[in-house]
Amino acid sequence: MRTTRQRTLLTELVSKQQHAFTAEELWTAAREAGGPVGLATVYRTLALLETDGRVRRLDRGRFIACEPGHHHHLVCTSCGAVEETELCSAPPVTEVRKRHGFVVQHHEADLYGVCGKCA
Amino acid sequence: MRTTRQRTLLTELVSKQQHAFTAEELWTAAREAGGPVGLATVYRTLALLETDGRVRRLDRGRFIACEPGHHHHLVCTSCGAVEETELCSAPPVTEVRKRHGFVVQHHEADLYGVCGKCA
DNA sequence: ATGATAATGAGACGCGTTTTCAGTAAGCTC
DNA sequence: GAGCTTACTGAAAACGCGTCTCATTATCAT
Repeated sequence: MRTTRQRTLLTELVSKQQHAFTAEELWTAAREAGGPVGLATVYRTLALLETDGRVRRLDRGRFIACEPGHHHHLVCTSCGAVEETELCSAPPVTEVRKRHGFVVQHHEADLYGVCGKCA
Repeated sequence: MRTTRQRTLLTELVSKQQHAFTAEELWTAAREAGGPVGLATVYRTLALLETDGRVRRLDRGRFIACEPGHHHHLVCTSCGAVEETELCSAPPVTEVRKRHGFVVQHHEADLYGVCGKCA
């Protein structure tokens, strides 16, 4: 795993994203900010960051940046902004096991609503 | 909104799905079970069911069937089975508003782990 | 039964993503 | 620092999922 100009640049840009973004938007931002980058490299880097848990892939070709560690997302249905919160919203593991015989390993949750700016 | 053979068939098949499925899998199942159906119709019907909340679209072209009403999903990482649970413990709306200035309208949560059969 | 029109199906199309492959550059070794 | 190995990159081609088009079919109100 080598450290390249492109990876450094893309990783930095991703960590600054406050909204969901597309690969092409990241591509444009990268070329404006730090010189030539290929679109294929953008996709390859996003795939790497996804396996690291730094990026999550939503539907319709959109991505969101994630801090490592447990958290959930507050998605504004008005402006599309995505915030993170450590407030956790999952049923207790013991309760799920008792009721369903299912052993929860991890979970994902997204809260949808209206953010402070839009309210 | 007309009742057609295709819609009836696809809606029935979807309601029986216990796992995540792709549009093409549903297409195959439909042709095996009830005569010719076009792939375009499968996509159109899935879109209808999605707006009704009977289907949710995951990433990578996969879909899951949903019962109407509030619930979450238990996704088995071993066999791919999807169960529903009414267990829910979202952070209180007031807490999220206090902490983030964000007004939660609804939320989605998926719990990943190992189901009873696979354990 | 008849007519208006919603729905369908086959294939064309669009576009986001992955793959290919030759050229480039990171970083180890000496 | 020079040389070497090979991971990485970029441009273009290929791919594939999902949507759209449009002629045909079928539903349902009258």
